[in-house]
Amino acid sequence: MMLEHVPEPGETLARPRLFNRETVLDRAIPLFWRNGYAATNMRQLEQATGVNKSGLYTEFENKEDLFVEALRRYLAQGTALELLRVEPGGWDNVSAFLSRAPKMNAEIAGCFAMNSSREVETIPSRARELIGDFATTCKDEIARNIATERPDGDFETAADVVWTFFAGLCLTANTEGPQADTSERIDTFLSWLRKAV
Amino acid sequence: MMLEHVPEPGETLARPRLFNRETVLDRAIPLFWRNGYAATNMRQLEQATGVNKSGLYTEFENKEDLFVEALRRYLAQGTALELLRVEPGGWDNVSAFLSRAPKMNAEIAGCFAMNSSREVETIPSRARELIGDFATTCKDEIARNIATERPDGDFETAADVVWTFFAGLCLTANTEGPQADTSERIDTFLSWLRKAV
DNA sequence: GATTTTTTGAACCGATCGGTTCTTTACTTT
DNA sequence: AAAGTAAAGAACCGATCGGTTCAAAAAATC
Repeated sequence: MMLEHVPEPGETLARPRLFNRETVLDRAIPLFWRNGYAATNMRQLEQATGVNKSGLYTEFENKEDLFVEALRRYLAQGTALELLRVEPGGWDNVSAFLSRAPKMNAEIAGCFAMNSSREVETIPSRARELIGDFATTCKDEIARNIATERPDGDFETAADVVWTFFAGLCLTANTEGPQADTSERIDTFLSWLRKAV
Repeated sequence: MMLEHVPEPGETLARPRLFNRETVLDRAIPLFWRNGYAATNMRQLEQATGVNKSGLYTEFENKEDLFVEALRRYLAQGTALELLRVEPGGWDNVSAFLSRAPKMNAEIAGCFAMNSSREVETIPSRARELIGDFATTCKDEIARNIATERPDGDFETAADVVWTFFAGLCLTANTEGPQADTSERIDTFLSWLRKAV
């Protein structure tokens, strides 16, 4: 059962909440992103969000729900997909996707969803579905952008390769840190892509 | 303090161990590999290894030590590096590395070390070092193999790209399962590599 | 300002966590 | 067979896990 939390003025009958659902999620995201689902506990979530457990549990069913909602919000911002949907599509979109999608957050490199995909065995099934849908949509968009440039090439397979490379950028970001320079790697990969397909 | 566990015949003074350090590690590896460090508990380790906690704790300091030793043994088998060190080096080695390294285990695709790199914030620092050394050595070997084919190319950057692609194969393996067909992706990537660098 | 309603923070809960201790069992030596 | 030694299994440990309950506090309505 999910609370609606739209504090319409005049509708509140008593003490209003001090916190806001969206900012709670925005503060939970980096925590789950960095530590993963299993290694994040409620004490850390209380601390990071500034909201007491009783507050968190009135807004979210449980830790699983909080995780899924954080992931959902992260994906709903959809910066990665936005980059791929700029018109007209083409190499520039693929380039922007690889270069900027893993650098959207100033503090953490990579991608929350890709990181979470490592934890398939542990995360809630709802999260698995969100990640699966995200992957499918991204791959489709990548294929579309490649097809724009090379309608006769094997853009489906090329999209698979690009997606795999993106996954690699996200995974290696975990050990390389947020300020690592990946531009040379990405530019080289893109030059191969342009030349080959 | 690490037990040596070499049950030399005639040296044992009393009841010998029923288990063997190496097989314990071999059975712990798939567990940590699939679930990660944080999401694996001692009960699961007892069950998977067939060794009671008291046995595990005489052989290993703690859960961290067991994890590090499992990772160390996994890396010591060194199948990935073996593939890259076949003489004479060249494309075939890079191809074998990408195709076969993530498929060494029949049940689990990807790479235990790469999976663990997602958990940088949680795993023991000793494990972090092992993973870092593994990455460095692999990248060096990849570069060497590319340099064998293209001594004048930018084989360092090319090796970075290959390594990132490998990381992507390992990460996507988590959601795709062990029987997924990655050959088309890999062949395409390799054709780009050969053509470009 | 009294009443009502809801949030809040802390105390509390059983279960499980990693880890230890202790009794029982079994092997080797004499 | 008796004695000595070490492993095995289970009971046990405090701490922490995710999650709940409850009393105090605070805001809105009257």
